[in-house]
Amino acid sequence: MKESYMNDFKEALKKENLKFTNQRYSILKFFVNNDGHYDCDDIIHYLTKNKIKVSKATTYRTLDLLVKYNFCSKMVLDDGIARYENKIDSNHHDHMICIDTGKIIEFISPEIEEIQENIAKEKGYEIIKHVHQLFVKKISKN
Amino acid sequence: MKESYMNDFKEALKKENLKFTNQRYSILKFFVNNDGHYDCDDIIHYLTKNKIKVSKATTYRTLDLLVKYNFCSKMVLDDGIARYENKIDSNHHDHMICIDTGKIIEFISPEIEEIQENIAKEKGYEIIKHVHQLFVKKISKN
DNA sequence: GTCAATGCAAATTGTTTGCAAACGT
DNA sequence: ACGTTTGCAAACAATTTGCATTGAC
Repeated sequence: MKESYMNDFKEALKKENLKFTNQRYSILKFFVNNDGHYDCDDIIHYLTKNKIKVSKATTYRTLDLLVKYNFCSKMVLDDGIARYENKIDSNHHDHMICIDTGKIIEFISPEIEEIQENIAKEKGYEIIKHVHQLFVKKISKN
Repeated sequence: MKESYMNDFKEALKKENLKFTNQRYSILKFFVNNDGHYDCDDIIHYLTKNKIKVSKATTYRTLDLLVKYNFCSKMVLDDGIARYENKIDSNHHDHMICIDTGKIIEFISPEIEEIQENIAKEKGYEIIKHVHQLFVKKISKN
C-alpha cells in the first residue's frame, strides 16, 4: 500500500502520454512526505533546499496533473492563493482554519457527509467534490 | 426592515470615518436589488449600464468595506476569482455549484449547522464563518 | 475651503504560456 | 535521434496602490 501510489502515478502518466521525470516524481514525493497544506512556493522552497531544481512553471503544470489524478487536492481561500495537500492514502476530511493563527485542523463527520449527499440527490445532482471549511477562533476563558 | 440597512451602512461609514458617496451607495444598492453571485466586473457593468460611473479601484475598496460590515460576503472558487453576494436580510445558506453549467443553487441544513458547531466546540473553537460548497453534476437518466 | 474619495494608470501578485535548450526513451 | 519537458522570461488576469483631480461636508 505504501508503494502503490508509484504505480498509480506511472499509469496516470501513461494515460496522459507524459514522461516520468525527476521533477514530476519529486513533487509527488513531496506530498507523500509532507502532510499539510502548501502553496506553489512552499513546494519549490522545500525541493530547492533538498537540491532538486524545479521551476514555477513545472510545479504548476505538475500540480494540475496531480489534482486531475487525485494525488492531491487544491483549495483556494479568500486570499486567492491556491494550496495543495496530499490525498494519497489519506482519508477524506474537511478543514477548520483558525483566523488568528492560520492553523489548519482537520475534521470529518460521516453524518454531515450523508446529509449533504441527500441534499444534492434531492435536487437531482450527485456530488463530485465538496469544500467545507470552518473559520474559527479559540474560545477565550473569560 | 427594508430601509434599516441604510442606517446600518451610514453607521458603518461613521465608524470608519468614511464619507457617504454615490459610488459607495450604488454598490450597496446593487446588492439589495440583485440576488446572486457577482464578481467585480459584473457590478461595474451593471452600474455603468445604469449610468453610474465607478472604477475598479473604488469597487474593490467598497467591496472590502461591505464584507467587513457584513453587507455582503465574499467567496473565492478554484478559479481564483472573488464573487460577492448580498447578505442583508438574506438568510444564511450554503452553495451547490454545477461543474458543467456553473449554476449556483443555495441550500441550508440546520442539522449540518448544528453538527459543525459541535465539532468546533469540541476542539475549543467557535465558528466565525464557514464555507460549504458542493460541486455537483446533474444525475443522468441512463 | 479642507480633507477624503475617486479614477486612472502603474504596480503587484499568483498563475499561465511561448520557446530554445535539455532530457527521457 | 525523436519528441517531450524543462526553465526562463514574458504574458496574463485579478487585485492593489500612488497620486492628481474631484467631491462631500
